[in-house]
Amino acid sequence: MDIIISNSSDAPIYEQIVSQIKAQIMSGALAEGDALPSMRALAQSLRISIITTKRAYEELEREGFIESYTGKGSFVKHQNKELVREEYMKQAEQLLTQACEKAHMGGISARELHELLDIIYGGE
Amino acid sequence: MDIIISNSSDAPIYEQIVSQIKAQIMSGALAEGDALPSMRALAQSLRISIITTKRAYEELEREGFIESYTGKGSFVKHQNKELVREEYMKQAEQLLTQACEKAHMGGISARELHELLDIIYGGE
DNA sequence: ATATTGTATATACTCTATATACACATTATA
DNA sequence: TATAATGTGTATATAGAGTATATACAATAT
Repeated sequence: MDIIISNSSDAPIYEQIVSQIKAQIMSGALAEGDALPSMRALAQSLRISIITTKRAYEELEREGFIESYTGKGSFVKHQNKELVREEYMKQAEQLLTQACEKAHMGGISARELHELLDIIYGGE
Repeated sequence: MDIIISNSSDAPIYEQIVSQIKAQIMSGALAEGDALPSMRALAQSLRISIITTKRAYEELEREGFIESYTGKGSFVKHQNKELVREEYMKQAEQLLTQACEKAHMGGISARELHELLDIIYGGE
């Protein structure tokens, strides 16, 4: 279970956990039925409170990615990956929209944006 | 002075004011030496607290865009527009990077992103 | 029984936004 | 010219939402 908490990120800890677990489910690193680390174990390894890991798992449960059972643990549910892909698509679209707004305000052309995009998309 | 506060936006009110005034300075709608609306007048027209407009003006002052004088008002300072343009460029780049991350996670191709970008950039 | 799991309650800190009262500058007017 | 009235920015104290926490509780497995 590779999860990295960045203090420099503006995203709250519980959200960083949520998005990274989602990404691992999407990539197949976590499959249906797999057990997640216990809230305590994850909290300990990340050196954060159990309550924060619980909050992350609650969010994942609310969104239908996992299920938790008292005394047993938390497990990955069956995923409709096409739905998740569309969610990412929406998020990418929103970010692109914001980028375009800034570009307009700064007088940056569509061509410049396309060039930037190629550099960034390829360079990862 | 056209400023629009969106409740659906996740950005705080004072930041919405800051970015819109910045944009108006960049576009030339506000020129060096121009008087901004008084904190009270702006607060009244936006139906928000004076303290919030004050906070926005403080931020603009801190970033060197305006100057405020007790009893007189707030005024636009001289701007180095090239510097501001570069700031927008940086922000656009950051947003593009985030968009590319989401695209990768969702298996969205560079071609799809380029198409999206054209639609969004043109369609504003 | 004991250990491991998830859960619930009460608390603290930061950020956003506010009401209210204060201090300074300009303008109207006596 | 004095001075009251108005308009300007400023400072203090307060409230609410969001994030993160320590600690104690409840259910399950061994």
